[in-house]
Amino acid sequence: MVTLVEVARHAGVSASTVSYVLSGKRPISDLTRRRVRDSIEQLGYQPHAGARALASSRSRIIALMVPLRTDMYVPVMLEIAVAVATAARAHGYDVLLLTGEEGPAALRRVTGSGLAEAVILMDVQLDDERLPVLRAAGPPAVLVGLPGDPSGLSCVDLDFAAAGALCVEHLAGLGHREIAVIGEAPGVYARHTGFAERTLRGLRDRAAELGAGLLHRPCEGGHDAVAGVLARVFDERPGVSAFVVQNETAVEPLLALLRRTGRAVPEDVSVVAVCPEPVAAQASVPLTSVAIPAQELGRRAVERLITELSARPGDGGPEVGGPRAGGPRGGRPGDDGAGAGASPAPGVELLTPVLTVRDSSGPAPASRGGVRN
Amino acid sequence: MVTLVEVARHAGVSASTVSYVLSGKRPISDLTRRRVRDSIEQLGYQPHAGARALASSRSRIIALMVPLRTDMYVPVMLEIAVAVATAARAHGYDVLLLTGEEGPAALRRVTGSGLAEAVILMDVQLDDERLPVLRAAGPPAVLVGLPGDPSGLSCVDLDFAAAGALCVEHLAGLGHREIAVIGEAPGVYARHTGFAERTLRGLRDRAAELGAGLLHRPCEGGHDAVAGVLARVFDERPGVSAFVVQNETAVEPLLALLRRTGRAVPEDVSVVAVCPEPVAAQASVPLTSVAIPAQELGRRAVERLITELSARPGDGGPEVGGPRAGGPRGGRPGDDGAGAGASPAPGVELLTPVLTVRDSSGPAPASRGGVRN
DNA sequence: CTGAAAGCGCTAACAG
DNA sequence: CTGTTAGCGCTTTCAG
Repeated sequence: MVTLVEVARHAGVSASTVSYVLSGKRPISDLTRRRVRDSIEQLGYQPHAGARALASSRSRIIALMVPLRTDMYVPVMLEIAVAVATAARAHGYDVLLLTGEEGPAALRRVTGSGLAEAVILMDVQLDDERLPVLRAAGPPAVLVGLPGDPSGLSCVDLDFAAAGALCVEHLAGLGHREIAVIGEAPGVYARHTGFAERTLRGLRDRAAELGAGLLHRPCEGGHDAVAGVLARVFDERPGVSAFVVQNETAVEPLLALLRRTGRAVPEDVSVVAVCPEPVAAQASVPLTSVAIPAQELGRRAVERLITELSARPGDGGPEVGGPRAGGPRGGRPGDDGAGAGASPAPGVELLTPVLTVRDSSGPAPASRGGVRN
Repeated sequence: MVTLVEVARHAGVSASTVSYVLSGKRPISDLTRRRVRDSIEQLGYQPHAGARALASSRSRIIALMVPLRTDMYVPVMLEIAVAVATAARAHGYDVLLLTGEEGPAALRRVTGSGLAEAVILMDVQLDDERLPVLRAAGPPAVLVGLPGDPSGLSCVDLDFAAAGALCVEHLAGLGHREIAVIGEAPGVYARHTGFAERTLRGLRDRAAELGAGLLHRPCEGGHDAVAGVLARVFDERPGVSAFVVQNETAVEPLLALLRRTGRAVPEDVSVVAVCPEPVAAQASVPLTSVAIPAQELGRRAVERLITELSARPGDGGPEVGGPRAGGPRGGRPGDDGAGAGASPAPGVELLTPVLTVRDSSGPAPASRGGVRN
């Protein structure tokens, strides 16, 4: 293996000069720089990551914790993960993949050992057991998602409450008075997954404001489950003329079942989805939808982290973690990306949802009851 | 940060003793071990990853390269990635997430810098540009997938050729004589993705052997694309009574379209899928399918790698990579998991496909032509 | 069974 | 602008 000393020898300079050429942390004459670069090139030198981490106490690695569970939003998760990896690389960082399995212990392990400098958490629960580790002078961290109490934490997420509100507004604007919500699997709500509950709140609040009826039903994926839920919905509220779906695996079954029961979309019933663009666009009826901007979320999470990391003081010395309590790190005020209502908390960045109208939503049918069950 | 020396002091032993208690590389008296363990516990000691990597030249990190592209098999990819991470942890390794974006350079970077000891590659092309890096005394590597020339490489994959054959056998056994294949997106074949081509070969060969007609059509995902393909298929071969689908995003559209055009599944047409179990089981008609064992693939890839890694000699010294050319590393003969035909090459492990009969396949209709188009 | 000591390859003061 | 030097924290001979 080629070492920095060998490069130095080859270039006829000292080791530190090579190091400084690499880091750019002090001025180097053009001639020297050129010579060093040539030697690096010729010898095929690659700095040893471990040695670097040891000497600088910066590993240039971000840990990304993805849910082990795979009962929802799989494509979104992968897309976020890939976006995180890509964005991190653009800043010279690598990404360590952690599964939710090990829980808080994994966070302690990778940060405590200096393996990772910072962490990004996906699939955050309202009351997430990993958060205490991050709050108490923990490592720089960004959550993709919003916990119940985001104080002292950096979070990035879609404003799901606003997304829910947007769906209701759109449908109410088209004259729909009875709306049914096909939600995530019951387990998702049981776990108090933030985005699901916030969407629901947005839906309910706006429905109440606009005087529309709202019926929410969690729903397992798959055709049979959707069939059951759908039957019960129409049984309970025959007047339902619009659906909001937040469950990728329910989208096609829902459309198939509506079709099969003689309900035309959007003539008889309207459907609005909260899902990634491709799912909405490729559905058997192109769906009016609020997009889940997976790439954007991943990218922003990384960018926040990088900001925090480079904002850290000279560092290098032991006993880091001084002025950290109280406010979230790196919260740039005024950049909270808006959202519904006032900025929820410092350090929280909620992306404003966008509703795209496609073919699945239209005016509420003037008359009711002419549809067979 | 607590260091090994502090632990040693606290326990009243030397630094090397602490190290040996941790590594178990030499006998330690029970009393000493207990004392050291207590100190570690009390001080909350965590060995520094970088220092370890530097001193031992083993990072305990495996790099996993996932495709950047997201035009196929997304859930499978995530499932494999998670399985890899889980299995790696079980062996004391962490996983570094690389995207295909950087290509061969990323492999050189992470292995050349000692960041990763070994690599796992997903989404391998028949003629993959990353392979040369791995062959020439490169790092230990395992491919999930099968390239055109696997010589000198360790590979794990489903035996897609056998999977294709299995589908045809099942359908032919039910009396179907004209089979249509709804394949992956055209781009997948254009890139010469191994699994797609091997499946196709398996389908064609067995169809030829059994005297069945086979029509293959690549297909973009989504409802409209499937509709187009389907129309052309029936136009070209009105006698088609069975479909093999290898494209997750085409499954539901296909079922929806068959239904809409008055073709009952499985009474009028049979459908067999090559896809993950959940997709098959949750489809609007539970699908007879050949499973893609994502977790198993991830797990096996890691296990192979671990075997190779621990089989390495004393190591630690510079200039590794001696006896490597010729045979793939760690190929345990007789453990190639069988497959269709003779073992394809040493170092290649093809998992035997399993076909599960569900509700979507049945006897070929006795008469043809009674179906409207 | 245990210690002492020499690095692993790099960074970052400290000196010019 | 460049060189010298002292570690970073751990592993692993070499000596007992």
